[in-house]
Amino acid sequence: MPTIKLDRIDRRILAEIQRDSSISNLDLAEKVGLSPSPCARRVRQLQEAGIIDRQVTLLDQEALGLPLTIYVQVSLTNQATGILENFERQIRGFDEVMECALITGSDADYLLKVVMPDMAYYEHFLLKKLNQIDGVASIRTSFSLRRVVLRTELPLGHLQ
Amino acid sequence: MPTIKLDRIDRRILAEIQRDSSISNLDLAEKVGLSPSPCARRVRQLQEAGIIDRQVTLLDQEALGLPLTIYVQVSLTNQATGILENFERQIRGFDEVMECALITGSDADYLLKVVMPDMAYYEHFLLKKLNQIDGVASIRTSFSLRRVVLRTELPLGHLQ
DNA sequence: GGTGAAAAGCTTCGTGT
DNA sequence: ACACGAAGCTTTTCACC
Repeated sequence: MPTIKLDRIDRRILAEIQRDSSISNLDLAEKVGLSPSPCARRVRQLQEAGIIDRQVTLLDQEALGLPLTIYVQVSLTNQATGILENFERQIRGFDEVMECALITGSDADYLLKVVMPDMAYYEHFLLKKLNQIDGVASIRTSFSLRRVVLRTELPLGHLQ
Repeated sequence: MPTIKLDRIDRRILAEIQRDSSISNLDLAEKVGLSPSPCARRVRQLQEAGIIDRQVTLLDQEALGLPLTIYVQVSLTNQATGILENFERQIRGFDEVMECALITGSDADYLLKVVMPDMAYYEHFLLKKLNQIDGVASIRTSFSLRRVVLRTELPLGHLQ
């Protein structure tokens, strides 16, 4: 993955397409003060450099009938490689798990973020899915009462 | 926000554009087995119903020089409205905070996900930013050792 | 990096089933 | 509610300055 130098214009391009990927190259060029050709060239280079990953559509969690978000801290009985690998494979197969990270600095091994339609599903998820995985020792759940921030835009200030 | 009924085709449309929003209406129509006109109409209706939120570009965290992800549990001295409101306003102003939720079921009040370039920034963030907020009583940090799952696609299985 | 032209592709109608 | 087809527009992509 080649590291390319990002100047002020690159950062403005990234800021804009992070916020709205439906913008046309024509409009993007105008916004960043460039003509369309070099603007398109920069975007292509940012893709080739691996800085631009992909374009997605974000749906509305509540409108889709998924009002509940929980954060789950999972501890395993031990950190044997097989236990970890199996746990992670199972987790990857649960599409309600939006995020999962192996963490340190806590007594838990993994932190998960999970979305769900209702409390009945919550019980099902914990008992029939999470707890069925081999090596799961303890589960601690925190319910999200209110989402204060949820961003997909990475900060760019550190590049200046 | 009107609730509309989602049939099989709507779900296939949502699944596809969640994965890749750069697809044209022509290709999308073919994928879901529709001609372009009704496909475009459905997408428009999904937008008007508030189910489709927006289109964004996802950047690569590591390529951008932000290899560190931490999860922070913050406890406040009390839950007075002013303390909460001020905390949330400050947090919203930190663009390295990717996620923040008011939570229950834990001894902490808030859970944050924060990305950063290095350990020096970590110290800066904790001491000069988080700890400066009025009413912050304690901070517990967990470092992400490995990202196992990170999705923006919401599950659709519960709609069937 | 800017400009302009050409070509390709897409979306949006109207019409018919 | 969907399919088809044509019209009109936007966008991308060159070659050249």
